Amino acid sequence: MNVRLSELIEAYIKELMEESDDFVEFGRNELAEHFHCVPSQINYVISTRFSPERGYYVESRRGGGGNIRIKRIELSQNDYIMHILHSIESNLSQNEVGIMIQNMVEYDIVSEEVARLMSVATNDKVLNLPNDLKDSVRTRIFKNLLINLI
Amino acid sequence: MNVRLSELIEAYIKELMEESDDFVEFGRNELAEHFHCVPSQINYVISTRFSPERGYYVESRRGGGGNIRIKRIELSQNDYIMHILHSIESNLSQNEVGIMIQNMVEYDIVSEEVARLMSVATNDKVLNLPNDLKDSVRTRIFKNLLINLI
DNA sequence: TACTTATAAAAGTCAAAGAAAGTCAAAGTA
DNA sequence: TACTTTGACTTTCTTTGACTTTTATAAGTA
Repeated sequence: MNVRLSELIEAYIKELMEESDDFVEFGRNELAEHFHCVPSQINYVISTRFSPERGYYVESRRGGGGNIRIKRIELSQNDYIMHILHSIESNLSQNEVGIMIQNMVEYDIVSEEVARLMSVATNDKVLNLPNDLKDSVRTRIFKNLLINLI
Repeated sequence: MNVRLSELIEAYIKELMEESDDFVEFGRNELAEHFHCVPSQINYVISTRFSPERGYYVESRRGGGGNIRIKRIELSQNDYIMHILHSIESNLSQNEVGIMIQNMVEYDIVSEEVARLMSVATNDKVLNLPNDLKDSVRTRIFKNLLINLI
C-alpha cells in the first residue's frame, strides 16, 4: 500500500475537529465505511493518534446509537507541555515521539525549526543504539527537550 | 561487474534530489527493484554515501507505507556549518560540543533557543549512556542537528 | 402498567497476518 | 586489503478479522 490509511483517517478526524470547536462525534462503523476499512482500524488510529498523552479526551458508547466522541484538551503552551510530560509513563518509539512533535507544530506549541531539531535528536538512525537502550534514551532526550521548552 | 552498482544508485538518488529541491523520498524496495538488487544494497549506499559529513540527513519509517527520506544541505551556502562538520574527526565530549555550540551563538549561526536545545540533546546526564557509547551517540546527534539547522 | 427477557446494534479487544525497512556477516571482486 | 554484493533474519508499524462486551429497544409476562 502506498499511503497509510491511518494517516488519512487521522487527518480526516482532525479536519472535522477544526471545523467544530475541537470536538468531533461519529459512529465507528460509519467512519470505517467511509474509508472502506474494518471498524477496528478506527480504534487503532484513536489509540495511536488521539490518546490522552497527545492531548485528547475520548469517550464512547456501545449499543444502538452508540458513538465515539473526541475532544481536544485546550491548554496553554506550557500546560500542554506539562501535560505531555506527566502522561509519558513508558518509553516511546520514534513513531510515537514523531506524532507528538507533529501535534505540537499543528497546535503552535513549537516552531517548525524546533520541531525538526527535536525529531532529529530522537531519531532511530541518529541514535543508532541497541534495542534495549534506544527507546529509553530517546524518551529521556525528549522529556528533557520538553522541560527545556518551558 | 564493470560498473559499480552502488555508484549508479548514488548517482540516481542525487539526480532525483537535483530535480526536487534537495529532497527525495522513496520506498527501499521500489528502488531496489528498479536496480534489480537486494534491498539491503540501498542501505549500503546510504550509509557509505549519504552521511552528515557529506551534507545529508536521512530518516526512514518501517511498516506498511514505510519509506526513506534524504535531504541535503547546500555545502557552499553553509560554510560555517560544513566547516564544523568537517573539523570533527573523532568523537566529542560534552565539553567539546559545548564549546562549539557557544561559538555558533557568538557567530550568530544559531539562536539562544536552538543552542539550548542542542546542549540538552547532547548532554551527558540526559544521554546517560555507558562510556563506550556516550561520545559516539552525542557526536552523531550533534552532526545531524548541524545538518538540520538550515 | 411495570418488570423481565430477547434481539440486534453498536463499540472494544487482541492476536495474527502483512508490509515495509534495518542488521550483520559471509561471499565476491578489484 | 578494501570495497561491494547478497541474503537470512529482525524489528517496526499497519491492517484485518474473529470474538467479546455493552446498550437501546422490542417483545413478552404478571
